[in-house]
Amino acid sequence: MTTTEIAAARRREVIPEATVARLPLYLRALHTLADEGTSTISSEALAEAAGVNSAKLRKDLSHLGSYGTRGVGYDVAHLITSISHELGLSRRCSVVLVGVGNLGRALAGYGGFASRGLAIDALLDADPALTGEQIAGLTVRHIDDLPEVVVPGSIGVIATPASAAQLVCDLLVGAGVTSILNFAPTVLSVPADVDLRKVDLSIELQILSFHEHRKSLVTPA
Amino acid sequence: MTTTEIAAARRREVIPEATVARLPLYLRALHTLADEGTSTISSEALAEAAGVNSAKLRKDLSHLGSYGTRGVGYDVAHLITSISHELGLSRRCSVVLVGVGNLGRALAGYGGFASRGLAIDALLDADPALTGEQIAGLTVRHIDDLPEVVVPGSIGVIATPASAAQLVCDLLVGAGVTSILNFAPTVLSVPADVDLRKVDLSIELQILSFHEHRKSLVTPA
DNA sequence: ACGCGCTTGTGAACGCGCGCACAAAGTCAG
DNA sequence: CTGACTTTGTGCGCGCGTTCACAAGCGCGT
Repeated sequence: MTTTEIAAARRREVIPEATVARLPLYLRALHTLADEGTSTISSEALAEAAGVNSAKLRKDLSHLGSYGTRGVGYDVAHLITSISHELGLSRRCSVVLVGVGNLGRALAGYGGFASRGLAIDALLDADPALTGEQIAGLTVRHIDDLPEVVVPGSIGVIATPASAAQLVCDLLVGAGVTSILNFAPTVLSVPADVDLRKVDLSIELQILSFHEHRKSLVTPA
Repeated sequence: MTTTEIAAARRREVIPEATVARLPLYLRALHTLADEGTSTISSEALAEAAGVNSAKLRKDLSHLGSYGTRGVGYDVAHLITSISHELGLSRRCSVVLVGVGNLGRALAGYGGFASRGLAIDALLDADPALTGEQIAGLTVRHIDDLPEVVVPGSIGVIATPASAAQLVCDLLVGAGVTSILNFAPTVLSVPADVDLRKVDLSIELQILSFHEHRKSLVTPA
C-alpha cells in the first residue's frame, strides 16, 4: 500500500462528531501557540490551552492520523496543517452571507473566519438601500444576485430576522447550496440532502439563567 | 412564595444538562404557537415544531413536573409558564453586556432576549467615545462603572475582542458575577465557583466546512 | 355508563463518548 | 550501548443520553 493510499484510507476513517466539534478549538489554540513561537507541544499543555482533557485530546488527534512523537509531543505547524486539511480549510471555501444587519456585520468582520481560510465571499441583503455599501472589504449585493455568487460547495450563512429566514433558506437551497448555517431563531425545513446547522445566541444565556436561578434556590437570600 | 419555590425545586429531581439545553428551544416554539393562537398541542406536533424527537420531548417535559393530559396533549400557556419559571426567566434577570462592537449591538437588539425575560440591563465599553451613546434603548456606560451596574445574580456577557476578554472577565468576577457568557474566541480562566459558558461563532461554520469537504471526497468532481 | 381511540409517561436496551490507567515507543544523558 | 525518563496511543469500564415500544390514563361519542 502506497503512502497516498494510506492517507486516503485515513481520510475515509469515520471521525466522531464530538471530535469534529473540538477540532476548531484545537486549531485556535494552535494558532495562538504558533504566534507565540512555540514549535512543539505536549498533549497535556495543548489540552490545557484548549480547555479539555488530555486523554480526550490525544484520542481526537489519533483519529486524523497525525502522529505525535512519544517523549516529545506534537509539532505545532504540522498539526495546524493536518487539522486545517481535515476541516477542509486548506483549499479556499466559499461562504455566502445573507443579512447585513448588526449580526451580519459582526460575522463579516469576525477575525476568526479569515485567519482560518473561511473568508466570506459575498454579502447579500434584501434591502436595496444597503446595496453597494462596503463592509469588511466586500460590496453588499442584492439578494436577487444570489444565484450568481453561489458556486458548487458554497456554504450559506443566514443572519436575517427570523421572519425572512425560511425564504432565504429556500433561495439558498434553490441555488444549489447544500450546507447552511442559521443564526435566525427559527426552525428551518430543508431537503434531506442539505446539511443544516443552527446557532441561537440566546440559548446559552438561558442556560446560564437556569443555573443562576438554581443557585439562588439552594442558597436563598 | 420563595419557600414554595424552594420546596418545589427540592421535590423535583435533577434536570439533565441535555434537557436544560433544549428547554429554550421548546420555549421558542411554544411562543410561536401561542402567537398563532394555539392553546393545546401534542408532543408529536411540538417536537416537529422544535425539531426534535417526540419521545425525547416527553421525557424532557416530564422532568419539570408539568403534566400534559393524556389523549389531549399539553396546554401551551401552562407549558410556557412552567419552562420560563424553570429557566429563571419569570423574575427579571439582570444581564450586563460588555463590548459594544457589531456583535454587542446585535446582541443588544436581539429580539429573543427581551421577549423571554432576559432583557439586557447595562451596556459597557472601554472606548470613551462610545460612552453616552444610545443603543436599543440603553445608554452605553464606561467599563469603569461596572461595579455600579452589577447586582447579585447578574449575568455577564463578554462581546469584546479576544485580546480584552480575560481582562473584562476578571473585572466581572471581581465585581461578584458568577455566571459569564463569552463570545470572544479565547479560553478564559475563572475561579471554580464561576459558571462560564462560551459561544464561538466560527465553530459551527468550520464543522459545516468539514462535512462539505467530506462530500467532495466521497463524490469527487 | 362504557368502551374506543388518542396521547402521555416511562421501563429497558442500546450506543456513544469520556476518562483512567498502562503499555509501547521514542529521547537523552553518560 | 544502555538505562532511565518522558509522552503518546489505546483498551476498558462506566455513565449519560437517546430511542423504541407499550402500558396507563383521559376525553369523547354513543
